[in-house]
Amino acid sequence: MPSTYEKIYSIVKKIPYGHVATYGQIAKLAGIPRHARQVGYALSTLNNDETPWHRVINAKGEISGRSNPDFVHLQRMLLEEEGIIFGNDSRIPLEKYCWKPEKS
DNA sequence: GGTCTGACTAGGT
DNA sequence: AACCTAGCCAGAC
Repeated sequence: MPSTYEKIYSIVKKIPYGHVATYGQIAKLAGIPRHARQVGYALSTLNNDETPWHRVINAKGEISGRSNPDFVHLQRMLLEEEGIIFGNDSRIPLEKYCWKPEKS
């Protein structure tokens, strides 16, 4: 059976182009609503290029720092590439871009 | 096998 | 409205 991380990756890969999802939402979709932190941590250990980790943001609609400002900047760039517009506070309007998963 | 860590969240101050 | 605290749980050492 897949580990928690496997589930997380699976959900993240399902995020459609031009949309974003919060850690909590992904955790919930993965069947682990209390594991928002694990979601982020899972992505941190992520070493593959197939998982759109840049489409994952925190509940505030902002990019979660980590310890590397360069990564944050990169993520913002990638999201803008997908057509997502950031607010003046480097924030994303979740109401507009939040991924709405269709029932599976 | 106990302890520490961590890309979070919600609630209180 | 911004900052602080506690709760949460699966990996890594």
